[in-house]
Amino acid sequence: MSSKINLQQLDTFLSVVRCGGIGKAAEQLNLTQPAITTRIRNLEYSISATLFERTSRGLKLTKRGEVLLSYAEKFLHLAELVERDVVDHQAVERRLRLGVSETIAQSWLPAFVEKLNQKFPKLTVEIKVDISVELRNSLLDREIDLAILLGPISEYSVDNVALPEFELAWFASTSFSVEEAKQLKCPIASYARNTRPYRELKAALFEKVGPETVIFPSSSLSACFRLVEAGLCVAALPKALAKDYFERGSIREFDPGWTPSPLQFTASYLGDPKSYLIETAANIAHDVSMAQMT
Amino acid sequence: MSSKINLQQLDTFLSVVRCGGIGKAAEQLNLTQPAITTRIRNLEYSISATLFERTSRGLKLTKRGEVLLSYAEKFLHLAELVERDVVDHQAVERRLRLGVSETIAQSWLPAFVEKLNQKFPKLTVEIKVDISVELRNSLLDREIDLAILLGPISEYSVDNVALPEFELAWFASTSFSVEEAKQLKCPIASYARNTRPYRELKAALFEKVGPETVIFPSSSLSACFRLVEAGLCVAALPKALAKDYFERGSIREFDPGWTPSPLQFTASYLGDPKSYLIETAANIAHDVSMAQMT
DNA sequence: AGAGGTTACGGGCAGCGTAAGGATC
DNA sequence: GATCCTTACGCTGCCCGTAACCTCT
Repeated sequence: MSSKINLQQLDTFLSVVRCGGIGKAAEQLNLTQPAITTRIRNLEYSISATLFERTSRGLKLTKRGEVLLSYAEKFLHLAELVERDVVDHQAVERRLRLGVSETIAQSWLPAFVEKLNQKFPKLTVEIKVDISVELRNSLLDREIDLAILLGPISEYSVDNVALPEFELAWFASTSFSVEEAKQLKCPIASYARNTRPYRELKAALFEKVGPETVIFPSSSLSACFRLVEAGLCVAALPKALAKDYFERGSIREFDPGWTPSPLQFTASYLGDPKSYLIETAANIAHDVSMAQMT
Repeated sequence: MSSKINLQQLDTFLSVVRCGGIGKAAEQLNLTQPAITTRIRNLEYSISATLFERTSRGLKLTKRGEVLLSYAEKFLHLAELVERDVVDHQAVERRLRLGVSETIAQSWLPAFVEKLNQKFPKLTVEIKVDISVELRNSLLDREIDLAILLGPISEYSVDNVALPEFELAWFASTSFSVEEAKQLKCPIASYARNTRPYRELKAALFEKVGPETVIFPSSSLSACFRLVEAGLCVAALPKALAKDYFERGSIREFDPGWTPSPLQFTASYLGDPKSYLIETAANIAHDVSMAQMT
């Protein structure tokens, strides 16, 4: 009796094909190279045929390998459906490594996590707040499962769910007159360096105000608001985050004649391997943000 | 991370459902009851839900179990397709336990085994020759994989492939005159007791010749022909088997006005679990017999 | 008591990681 | 030598079988 194939072997096989090598697959699966070699060899043994031609630089699928590939995809798709329809998400403990931009952390992240915990009560959510470019790298390195950032990420491997835009507006301390503020002559607080809003703001200020404009980039948006409140800076920041400060009466909105374009966020995740949890989380992010932003 | 499901668990699950109990499934899979219990419990653990309600007499599927059942069937169907399209049958060693009636053993069995070995070079064929009723029991007890017998077997679990009929004819020693033979007054050699041809012959002789007819049932058809050759008996036997004896000139055909109806053989096998090998073997039996019987 | 399933526990083996070994550029 | 993959080998943990146990009729 020939030993039967199993899902782990097929999953491994798919990883090797998609990663284009055993070493890469081992990395992706958090295993060693020999472990992957063994799995593939066992799979080949159990079908009594080779799946790869071992060339000098890496592997190449055989015809049989191509055929098995299509079946392996069907198997894992089916496994994903079982995950969706049969597994009890109320009971199973899992982990979601979530990366979010500061803006999100300051607005609808709590509502998102609450909804997530409602749908997956045993889910552990690990949150990392960072600038979009770092989140992007973390996602591609598989250090996080889902990134909510200034997107989309235009890699073929990434799926992006568009989220509602954040409109920006100019804010200044109420100690300034509107006319004073409009000059944009005091320092401008802004998003951190290496972020899209920062670069766009810097370019626009250079063009519309002049090269001598001073920008204070900050990795913390609440710090920006504090700087504005204190009358040290003015800033173009998301309207959605200004509510508390308005209520305190410490800042006001003003219009110097232009504002940076709205912030387009996406919930982005790797398409392979397909995960119902991550996909659902991205959709929940969409639903929650839509509800919160109206 | 919840441990993943695997194909073995799903296969076991299917067996339990189809056998209607853990004990029966254990028997079918040649394992012990606790092993099956463990597999099912692990499967339940990995989906974090129960699949069966444990009642006093046996198990009953839960709603989740019903859903998983349909997926499990899809999984194993897919596995069967892989078996068909990916596994190298030229290389894999397998075993086919074949049960055949004497008539088949004497006619196209060699051609069948040759063709089988041509298509599956590494296949071990175990041959058991017995009367149809015993082959039927062996098949249902899973002691053989494929039975070629007087069919069909009308159990819901059995698939039957119809094979060409064996026409019967009356034979007598050339030492008898045709007129002598037609009386059917000497003993009649026939198939073994408990076979369909025996019962039919006995009933027909009772009606057409009388209750005093003597029948010599034999489990060996070649023994029947020898008895006929020796002038001790006449017999209604398959035309297809008479060729050698004709050529020797030791027997002749005669027609007492009626002959038993032709022998209808089938290649029969259990539908569960689906097996490409067995299914293909049955079809090869069909092809070979069609070719040989023309 | 017997027919069903479950729990307890020891042993064998599959499969992992570490480390060393090719092969090819 | 660098980059891949494979081989060798010890070890851990999974899963099976034996045996005892439970629970209903």
